[in-house]
Amino acid sequence: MNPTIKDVARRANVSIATVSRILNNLPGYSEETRKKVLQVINETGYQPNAIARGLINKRTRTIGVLFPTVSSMFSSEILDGIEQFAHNHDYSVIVCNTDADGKRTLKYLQVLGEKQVDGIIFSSGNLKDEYYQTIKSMAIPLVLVSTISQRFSVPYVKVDDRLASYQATEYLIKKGHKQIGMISGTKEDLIAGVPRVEGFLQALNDYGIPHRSECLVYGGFDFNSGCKVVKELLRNAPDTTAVFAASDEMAAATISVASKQGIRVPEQLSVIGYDNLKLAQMTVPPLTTVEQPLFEMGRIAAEQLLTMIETGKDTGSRIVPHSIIERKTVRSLLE
Amino acid sequence: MNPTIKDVARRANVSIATVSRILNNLPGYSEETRKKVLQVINETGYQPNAIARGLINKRTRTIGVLFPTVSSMFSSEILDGIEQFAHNHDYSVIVCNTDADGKRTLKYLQVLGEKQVDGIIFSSGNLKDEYYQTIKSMAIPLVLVSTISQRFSVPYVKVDDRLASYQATEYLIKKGHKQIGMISGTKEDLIAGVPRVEGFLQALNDYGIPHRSECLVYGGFDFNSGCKVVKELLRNAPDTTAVFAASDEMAAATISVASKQGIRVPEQLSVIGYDNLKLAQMTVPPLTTVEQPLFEMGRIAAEQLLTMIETGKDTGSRIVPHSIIERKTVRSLLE
DNA sequence: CAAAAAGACGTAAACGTTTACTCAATCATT
DNA sequence: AATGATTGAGTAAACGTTTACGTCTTTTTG
Repeated sequence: MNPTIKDVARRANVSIATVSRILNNLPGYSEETRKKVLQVINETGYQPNAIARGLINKRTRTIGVLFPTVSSMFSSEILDGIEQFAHNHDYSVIVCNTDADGKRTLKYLQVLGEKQVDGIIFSSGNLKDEYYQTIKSMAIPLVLVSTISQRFSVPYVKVDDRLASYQATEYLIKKGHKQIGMISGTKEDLIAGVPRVEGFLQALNDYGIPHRSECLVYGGFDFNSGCKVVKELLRNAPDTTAVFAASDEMAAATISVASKQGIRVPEQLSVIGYDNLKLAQMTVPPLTTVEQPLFEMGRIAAEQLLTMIETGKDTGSRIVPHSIIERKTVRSLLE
Repeated sequence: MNPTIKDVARRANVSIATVSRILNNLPGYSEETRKKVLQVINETGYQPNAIARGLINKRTRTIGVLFPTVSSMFSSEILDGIEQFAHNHDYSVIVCNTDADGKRTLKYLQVLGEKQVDGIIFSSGNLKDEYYQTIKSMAIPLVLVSTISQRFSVPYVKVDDRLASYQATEYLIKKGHKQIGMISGTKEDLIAGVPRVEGFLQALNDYGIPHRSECLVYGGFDFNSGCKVVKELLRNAPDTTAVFAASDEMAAATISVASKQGIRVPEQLSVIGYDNLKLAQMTVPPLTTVEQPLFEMGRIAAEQLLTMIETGKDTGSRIVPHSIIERKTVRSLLE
């Protein structure tokens, strides 16, 4: 058995209270006994038991993070940011892969509650009422990343999707494109789906470009669904000169499908993506895309959460800056 | 404050022992009181406190997982497998991003120890002596995934790298290639580096193909380092007709660099990767590669770990099957 | 019908900490 | 020299469970 504070106390001829004080460097002991105790700790390899600590402090220095799919490049970059910030502040993170499944999510929330996590980060999914209610009933601080809640006031950190999407479309327009298609994520996605479509439509409208319904197709956000959907677009609107994809995976799918159909990117078809995953550098040609600072978003979300935990104050939401990363998949049609 | 077992007991007019028995469905109460207690639990929304439980049971139902970089596609797929298995068996997983930094790793191990995790999975890195010793001193079950220990007997789950590499090279040879280059991971990597190089060399040797040192270059396993290193290869051995990359990212880098240099894949240059990440489907053309069943490896590692935790028995190591996924980046040179 | 066994609980200790309270000894202050 | 502060400790309760043990009641058994 690993030694406990009692063993240390006994071997150092002091009370456990004194050992505890030394461990937490509170006042109340002489330098001499401090030396002695530290020495015993070294000899025995004593490690405090965080579980016992947690029980009495009602703090576990552990947070929970929920993702629809941990293994996506998207999620894992956010996770990286969260984990790094958390670790630098002596917090651990429990990951939860919800599979966007309500039952599973609820189960996770219950477990996180039972394990007394100090806070929860909910990422890139729809925060359903029941999720919110159970988190609220457990009185655990919550921050959203890459999503928002329409019905509840929950701090979030994300990009302005509508604006980013507007600017991506505008970018295409300013390069002289007029036949612009969009392959969107899921139609029902009120957070990452709808606003991006709105931004797209708004830009077309503002620049007086008529919108044809066959130029807007809906899929998921992943590569395979991107393939399916871009084929549809190319079939129904073969005169498209540029496509705006709602994710880098879908953009990669566009490049892939185009290549298979003998369409050259960017000579015959321009492509702009969304996210700026590492993938965006790896495509041939490298992908022009809207950057979301995913790692940074994770960092900030963790930062927000920790200050909520430690001060009890909600520091509000954060819209983080996006930008367009110009690489090689968009061709200018001007002059 | 959330209700505790005491509150439930009081409101149900029973002792906390009875409530506990009902919660853990042990015998020792009538159906009637059971109903009553369950009802009170429902009314109050009582949740058992896993921390208090952990303190007395000396089990936290939490495991720790260490990765050099969580955000790589490689790690995140393994993590996915681990997490899924763990969750299905009511375990939580704490992720740790070591950055392949010794100090950080040691810190993580200490934290995991203090938090009393029931087991640790160490992934794709070098299990240094000091790591092993600290884990051992804490008496926590340990499983390695995608790595092994040369000095200690620690169960692992991985692919046979040497063989897989041999077969990848053989595959190229059987397609008629004779000028085969390899871009390897880090030279010092005794686990994922050296064996793959050995397999490569062995295959060349067995098929009587002379090896020239400029056909073997070393980098990291990532895309950027792949770019650097493949340029070197192409410069020093311009007659190369096929390259074997030690990772899919490096293979993607090869495709990318080749394209930039006007070299067509697979017409002028064949490439085979290693890992079969999702990335492998996304390249143009889609990448032929050696599959490692990463998700499955994670699953199995978690399974091993849980049985070690629950039975105390070491179930030994697992070599999981690899295979070659034929896509479009290797051309046959035979008539 | 008495004795034994089973059933239905309650009591209290234990898990490993933190911390409020206590107390004696030393020190500074008037 | 008496008083009050300060220092350096120890004692014990508390955190929320589980569980060994005890007790009382009811049922079974020979």
